[in-house]
Amino acid sequence: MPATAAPEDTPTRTRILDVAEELFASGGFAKTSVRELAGRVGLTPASLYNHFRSKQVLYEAVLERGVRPLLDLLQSLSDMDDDGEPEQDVIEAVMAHLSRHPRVPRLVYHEAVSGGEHLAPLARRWIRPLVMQGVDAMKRAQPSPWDDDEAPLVIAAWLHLIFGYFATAPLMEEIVGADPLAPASLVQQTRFLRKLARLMREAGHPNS
Amino acid sequence: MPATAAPEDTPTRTRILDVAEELFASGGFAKTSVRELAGRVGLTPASLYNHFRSKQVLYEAVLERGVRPLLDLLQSLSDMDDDGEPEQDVIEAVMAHLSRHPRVPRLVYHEAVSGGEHLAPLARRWIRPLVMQGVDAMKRAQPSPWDDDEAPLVIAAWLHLIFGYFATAPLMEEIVGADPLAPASLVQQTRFLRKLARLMREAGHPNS
Amino acid sequence: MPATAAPEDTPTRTRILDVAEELFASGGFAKTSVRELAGRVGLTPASLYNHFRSKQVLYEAVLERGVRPLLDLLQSLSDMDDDGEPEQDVIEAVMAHLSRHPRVPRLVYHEAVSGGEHLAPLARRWIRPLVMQGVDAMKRAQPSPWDDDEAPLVIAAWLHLIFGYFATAPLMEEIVGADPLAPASLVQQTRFLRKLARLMREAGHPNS
Amino acid sequence: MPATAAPEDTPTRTRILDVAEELFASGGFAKTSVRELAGRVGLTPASLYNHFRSKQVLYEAVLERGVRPLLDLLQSLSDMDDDGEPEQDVIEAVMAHLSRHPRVPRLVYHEAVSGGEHLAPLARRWIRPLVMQGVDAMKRAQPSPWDDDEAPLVIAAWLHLIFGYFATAPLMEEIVGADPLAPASLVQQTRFLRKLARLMREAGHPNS
DNA sequence: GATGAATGAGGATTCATTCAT
DNA sequence: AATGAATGAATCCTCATTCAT
Repeated sequence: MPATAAPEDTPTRTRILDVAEELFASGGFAKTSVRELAGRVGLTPASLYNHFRSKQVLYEAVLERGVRPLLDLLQSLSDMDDDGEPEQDVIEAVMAHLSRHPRVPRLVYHEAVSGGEHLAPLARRWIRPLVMQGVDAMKRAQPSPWDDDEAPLVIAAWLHLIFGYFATAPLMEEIVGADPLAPASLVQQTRFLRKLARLMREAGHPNS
Repeated sequence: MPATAAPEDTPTRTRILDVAEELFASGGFAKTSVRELAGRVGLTPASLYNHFRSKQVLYEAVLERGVRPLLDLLQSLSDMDDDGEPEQDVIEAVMAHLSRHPRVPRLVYHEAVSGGEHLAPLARRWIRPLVMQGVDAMKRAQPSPWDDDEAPLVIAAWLHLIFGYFATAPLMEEIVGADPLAPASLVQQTRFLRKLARLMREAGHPNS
Repeated sequence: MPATAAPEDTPTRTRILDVAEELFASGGFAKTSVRELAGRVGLTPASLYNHFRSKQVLYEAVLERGVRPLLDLLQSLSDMDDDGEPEQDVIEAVMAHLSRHPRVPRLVYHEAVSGGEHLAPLARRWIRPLVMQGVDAMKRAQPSPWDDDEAPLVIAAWLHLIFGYFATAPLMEEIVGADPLAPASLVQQTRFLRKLARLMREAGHPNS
Repeated sequence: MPATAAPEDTPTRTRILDVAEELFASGGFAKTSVRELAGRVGLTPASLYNHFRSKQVLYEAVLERGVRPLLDLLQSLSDMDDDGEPEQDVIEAVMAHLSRHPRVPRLVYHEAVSGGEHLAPLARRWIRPLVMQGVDAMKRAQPSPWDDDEAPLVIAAWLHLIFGYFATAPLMEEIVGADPLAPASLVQQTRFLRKLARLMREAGHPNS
């Protein structure tokens, strides 16, 4: 007797989620039309509604599917040792994960910039714990050039550095001419961030 | 010499631009409706078209009006001395400017994340020169812990740090509970960035 | 002789008819959706089509099932004596029957008011004979304050009085505050109608 | 300076209301489609929305425009004398009015039978006062064959007789073959109702 | 400079229905 | 007998835009 597997893995449903992730990441919620979405999946709009009750629900499913694994990843990392330079491992792992799911930061940034209706849950359920956890880790790390009340700023800065890199990839490609999501670029950026992390840890205590 | 006053300074036109900036910054191009925009200005949609030929043209005007002064500011800064720690002055000046125009980064990020139709001109005419200029300045700065081919990454990182701070203000407010655009927060963030800048300049040459 | 049981008595079919009667009586044909109907029965819309070929056919079945017994009742009453005050018995019997099937007049009125596609058969096959029969009975009744050419008006009036009472029950409940379909209300209305019937029979011959 | 005349009298608005009244009377709210409605007016659906914010609002406007004058009429009648046989005048006046607006009762009955969302306001604001007023008048009328607690039933009966006549006109036409709204039919029905009214007033006190 | 009215195109969603399983 | 998935047509309504006044 098969387990009552959640109805969430049928191939059509997955294809819809894939296409929706792409479109929502590109244009955000408002710019994405159900017609085009369904068309790209190879369905009628009406058929799409057999799988998701509304555009909103589909959007939430895309967000959930994209953000959840990242959260799990960070959770598992934090369960490991804090010794040495844990931020190096976090950078490495997060960059590797996002390299495989480069649309997630764009999804998040659409909401983050808009202040849309999904921002609040997104922030509270997913991003806040992530930030809190980072702040805690930072406060445990000694020695550090940062005061305790600077910890949130440092964490936010890392968020901007990492998510911003992926989210603004379209802009950066236009400027630099190279695809920021190409393997070479990603390797370079990862190396850069690790260097920056070491630098931020080992520096003396400068005053502003 | 005649005043270069294009017909661009009538009060109504300015009010339209103000409201449009607010709405476009909040929701991006697609989510912003001409109806609501006109309504908030106190006009009929029809009347709005007496001032701007189309929603597109209005959007471009908003973008131009928002980004141009920032570019001018950076230009003027780069015309000044490069001696000492010029990045401290740049940070100070840019943060001060954006504090007074906090919607500009959001406008830019909507485009940056979407990869919309306005991205290319935005990137080429406004942001690329800005980045190039920063890269040049960096390469002139000696000593520095950064190799020349890391210079673009450093500049991009600063862009993420500064623009990201303003652009994701809605998200950060939701997470931290404090308004990132409040004067106190801005002072703190400026101090943090200056500290980070000094740290990035003075550090030794770590290897990854 | 074999039971005339068409395949029309399966429990599921009956449940569908019950729910459909309720919904069609409430909202008429147009407002009733197959989805909701099926949902209330505990079926998928697709499953419903295993029992009825279409929404139309289901509607007709509901109408037939509702109106036929009423017609049979009146037929059986007319087969009985015409002596005395037969209208008293008719009122009593019809009110009793409709008290048990209060949705039938609403079904009929939806069609009667709309002038929909089902009106013609409904009128010709079911209601016309009913009226004709009433007119005949009236003309046989002597003495009466009504001229022969007024007979159709009298019959129509009774139709309005009886069917209207049930059909407009939702309205009347809203106005009077009491449920017209509650036993007490029904008893009172029946008494009233019988009184009115006697009055209409025994009165002198007033002129307009 | 012209009075700020309500925007309710523009010709297009009136034409929309006319067509809407016809369609809503025929098929009720659900069966009436905005497309067809607009088409019959000679407009695009989009244009229709320049005059009414929604189908609902249009429906309410139709209802209001139809029912209000009837209420005013009854009010003015009740302000006149109660002497003699006032019900004769009421019947005459109401029949005359409805003869010119025969769609109003159908509109009302669609709601009355459905128990739709508009029923409550319709009942409370318009029909209840009408019934109350009738009941009061009846109680003042002496002598009468009706007890005081039968008054509401009598009033309701008259409502069924008059409104039912107009509302079920499509059905009756199908049955009798003559148009109940034709002048001759209307005269005959009015005479019949007046006769019935006199009969109901002058009769002795029968017991059920 | 402002607006009421009009519109074609498109928005998301629901409709009744079919069909392979 | 039941259903998940598919669909063409239709639902109400909003979109940005135009134009005569």
